[in-house]
Order: sequence, then C-alpha cells, then structure tokens
Amino acid sequence: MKVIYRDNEVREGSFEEAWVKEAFWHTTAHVLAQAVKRLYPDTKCAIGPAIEQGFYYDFEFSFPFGDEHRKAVEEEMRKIVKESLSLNAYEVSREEAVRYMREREESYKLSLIDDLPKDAAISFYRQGEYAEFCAGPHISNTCHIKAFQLLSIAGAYWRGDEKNRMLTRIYGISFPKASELEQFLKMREEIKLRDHRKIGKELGIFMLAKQGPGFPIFLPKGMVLKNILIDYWREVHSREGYMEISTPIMLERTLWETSGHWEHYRENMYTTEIEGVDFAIKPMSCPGGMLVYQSAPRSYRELPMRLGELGICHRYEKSGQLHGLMRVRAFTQDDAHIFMTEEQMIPEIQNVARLIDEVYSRFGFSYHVELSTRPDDSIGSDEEWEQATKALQEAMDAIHVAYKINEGDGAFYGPKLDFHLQDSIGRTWQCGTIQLDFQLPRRFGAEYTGEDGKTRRPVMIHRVLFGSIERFIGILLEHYAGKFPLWLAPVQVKVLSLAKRSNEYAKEVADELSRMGIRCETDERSEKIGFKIREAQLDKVPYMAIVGQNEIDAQTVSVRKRDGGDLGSMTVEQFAGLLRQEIRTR
RNA sequence: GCCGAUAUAGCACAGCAGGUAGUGCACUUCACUCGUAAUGAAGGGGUCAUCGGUUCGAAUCCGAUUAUCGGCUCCA
Repeated sequence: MKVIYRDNEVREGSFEEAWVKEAFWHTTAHVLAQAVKRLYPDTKCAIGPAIEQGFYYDFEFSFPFGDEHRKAVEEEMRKIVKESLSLNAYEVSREEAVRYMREREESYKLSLIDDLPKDAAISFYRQGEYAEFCAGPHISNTCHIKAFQLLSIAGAYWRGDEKNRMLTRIYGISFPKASELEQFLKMREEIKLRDHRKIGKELGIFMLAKQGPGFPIFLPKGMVLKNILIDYWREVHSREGYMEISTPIMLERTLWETSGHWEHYRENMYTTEIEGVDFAIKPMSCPGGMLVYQSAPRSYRELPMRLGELGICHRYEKSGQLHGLMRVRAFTQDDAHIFMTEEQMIPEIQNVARLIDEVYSRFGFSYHVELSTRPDDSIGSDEEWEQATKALQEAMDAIHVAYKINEGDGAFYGPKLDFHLQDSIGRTWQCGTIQLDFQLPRRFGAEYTGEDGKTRRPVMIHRVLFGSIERFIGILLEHYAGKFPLWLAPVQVKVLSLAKRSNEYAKEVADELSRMGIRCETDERSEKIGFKIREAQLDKVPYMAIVGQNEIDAQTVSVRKRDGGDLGSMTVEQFAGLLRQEIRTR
C-alpha cells in the first residue's frame, strides 16, 4: 500500500505497520467527511484523526444526527470507495487556504489554520471533489478501504473543553479486508461478553438500584470477594509494618478548610449540616489520618508511621460519567498515609512501588507508571513541588521503573505516580497511586521531635494499591471474565448430588470441606447430573464434587474441574489437599 | 453536566399502520431418582420506567422527568 506525504513523497508499507494503519484510518476519516459533505452540505467539519483503534471525525450538524443518518453516510462512503479516488497533496498560501475555508463557511478549519505559525506552509489533500486542510500522510487511493463500519455516534466538545460547543463525533473503523473487519467486530463482542456489569449481574456480585445511582450494592457473593481482597490487603500491610485505623465518614467543615478540600475539591463533596454546623462527607481519608497523627506528640523514632485505612469515600460524580463499578459515587479506598522524615522519602516511595508490584503480580496484571506534575489549581510553593516531583523521579529511577510524564495532572496538594494496570485484553486502568505531599503537614501544623531535640515537619505520602476496591473488583471481573482463580472464587466447590439417596452424603462432604475452610455449596435438587454440571459451569465455580452411590460406597468424591474436566475420584482429604495446594501456589 | 440512543415479567427479547400484553430461560408444584454442559408436564408472575398530553381508546404517537447505554469533560 502506498502512503503519500505532504511533499508528495511516497512510501510503501503494509497495513500491519502502525504508520500505515494510521494513514489508512486517517484517510477513512476523510472519506467519512466527504460523504457527510455530499449528503449534508451545510455541515461544518472540525477534526478527524486516526486513533488507537480506528478513527473519528467531529462535525457540527444542523440537525440531530441519528442512526438513520449513520446508515446513509455509510452507504455514501461505499460509493466513494468504489469511485477509486486517488489522493494527492498540494501546498497553498495562507490567504488561499483561508479563502477556501471561508467560502465553505468552515469556521472550525479557519480556527485551526489560525493556530498555525505565520510562516508555516499549509498543505491540503484532495480526493475527487473533496479537499481538506491536512498535514497527512494519507494512503494513495480510496479503493483500498474495502471494509469499514461507523461504530458509534457521540458528543465531544470542540477542543475538548466543556465550555465550548458540543460537536457530533462519529467513530469508525476500517480495514483493507472484510475478514479483518469481521475479526475486529468479533473482538468487540468478546469485550462486551467480559463486561463486568454483565458478569457481575450473572454471578451475583453486585447490583445498582435505581434509587442509588453510582452507589453500588454488594450482593452476598460479591461481599465474599470483597472480604477476600480485604483479608489479603490486611495480610500484606501488617507484614509491611502498617497500622490500620478507621476515621469518620463525615467531619466538620473547618477540617476541610484546613486541608484545602473546601476550597479546591468542594464541587465533588457532599455536605450537610448538624446543629447549625457545616459537615462534609469525606471524598478522601487524608484529613482523618492527619487527626490521628496529631493525636499525640510524635518523635522521629515513630517514623515512618504508616497508617492504613479502608475508607469509604463519597464523591459527587456527574450522572453521565457513572460506569458500573469503575466509576461510582461511593467507594472503598485502600488508603494509607505515611508520615516520614525527608530522608525517608525515597525508600518509602520505593517500598510502596514494590508493594504495588507484588500485589498486581499476584493477579497477573502487567502495568505502567505515569508521573503527574503540578496542576493549575494547586497549593504550595514551586520549590516544594519541584522537590516532591524530583523525589518521585529519583525513587523510580533508582529501582529502574520507567514512567511517562503527565504535565499538570497531579493532585492539588502534590505530584503523584499513577499505576495503570493492563487487563487480559490489553485495556489499561488507573488504580494505584503514590502522592507526595508537603502541604497537608504544614496546613495542619504536623510536627515531630528530631534526634537533636528540634521540632521538624514530617512529609506525607498518600497511596492506594487497589485504588478503590469497587473498581478493582470490576477490573478483576473483566480480567478473569468471571472465572476467578480458586483463592478468589466466592464459591470454590459445588457438591453435586446425583440422586436423592446421595443427598445426605453430599451434605456430609460439604460440611467436611467447610470445616477445612473451603467455600462450598451443595446442589441437591432433583435434576439430572448433566443439568447441575452445566449450571455450576455457567456459574464458573472452579471445582465440582460429584457424589452418587459409587462415591458413598467408596467414601470418595468424583472431582471435576471448571477448566479441565473430569479428574477422577479421590477421598475428601485428598481433594482438600489438592485445593490447598492450588490456593498456596495461587 | 453535555451530545446521541434506550427503557415491556427476575434475565434475554418479541409485540408498534393506536383496539388495554407474548416467547425462551428462571420461579412454584407434580412426576421421574437419573453418572459428567439443558427430563417432562402443569401453574404463578407485568399499573409495558414515572408523570402529563393527543385520542372514543396509548406499551405503541407527542412532551417532561428519572435511570441506563455509547462517547466528551472529569476521575480511584
């Protein structure tokens, strides 16, 4: 396939290569714009880039663009592809470019041209009657776009700013072969099947009630899962020298004023009033942690002081951004606040990073790290921000962790390292974060007595591993597609009774397993064994123990594994041993 | 919050030139007591999201509200 650059240089490449793909999708976006202009000439075009998976184009339509219109546009695009229009690039003067776009009343294009440096050469690409101001590159002819689909219609703000007008964004995908499109659509279906909202409902993990938008309800099995994660969390934290605390969900306004939340985070906080005094429900646990630190005079001997808290935080999220368990209004943050001396900063940051690595590895996640720097709305001096940012960088560099920098994305009180984990189908989610904070200790007047007897100010780390337990569970559901490993499965074994006369024995087996700490259920309904197996399989229970007359006689169970089928018969002891072995190796 | 779409039984869906609701699974009961992914039969269950409008008559047409879905913005 030929790719044409703005100076009309031609490079040959295959679709598999990323730069060719990008040109291919970008060209499809132009075809989309061309089709739209043919059908609805008064439409204004904004931008239409290639993205990670396909492309989009933003338009300002003079009418609500719906599904019927999408189909019509697809039809027109098909025509354009059949017309085999070749693309070529040419340069025009700035005046000419402006005149061209002004004639067509393309106000967004004019604004884009306006952004270009005065002396920049302005390139256009043309295909048939359609020409667009564009830096390219593009593929040489529309005929290569054999298979495409417009995937969805969405709103998007002009230049991504919610103060601007909302445009209509059309997303699409395209390929040189129909089979590739089919494969892509199949993959999309697969992702839909793994959706935690679907699986979470099927497996009885959580629900969302109409009366509580964004406030998830954990069902019995979901609660088992949540508690397993919490047990695990306690296990590693106590090993790492953390002390657990619990601070109130609601605290007085004055505290939030001291912390800066009242000024910088208020629009996300729920507030109320008690006996004429303003209170706020916590969106974060740090001020509570601060109160604990402040509850006694502190010595350098106590530092680093690691205070962990599973705090239930409430944040007002706008209705349109709620999403299953991933984005909610109430969530359990597996928070910890570490108070330390400046010398302890780097080793403590590294400890947390290592802990995050250990925890993510346990679940089979790979991850990448991003460093977010000072945002516009923030508190503290430049020197402090620089010192904190440098500490985070140094800590990571020393243990050879690579990170990408996100300018201006930090918390209002300090810079942060964000840990984005990747699930089994390649999507990434921000979970863990390590935030370094000089501000809260100062605002609260936190102190400790140093070795020399002098009063000093501690530095503070805010950090989470899971991020929020709710989101983490959502990610786990999709990561495992509901097929939890044995140690996480809410039900580990289902004992299936073959017939009425084996019900008693089935119960005995289940009791014995329960006594050994195995989470199990019994199915003694008068159904065929094939039916019970099918149900247990659909419930994604890791192990089934099937018992009938043969097992009663031999005092055994027949074991069937969710991922692996019939394992033959064995004693309950042996079965439990096998389970313990698997849990131990996790 | 914004743009677009959707809302029918616990779940998945059908019904829509407007004439007051159906299918499958699930649930209950009965029969069967069964050997590794669906035994058969009978029965119960819905103010068609909510409120209002048009109409002799609305699940169906129109409007508002709420929730949800795909995005944008924002974020753990």
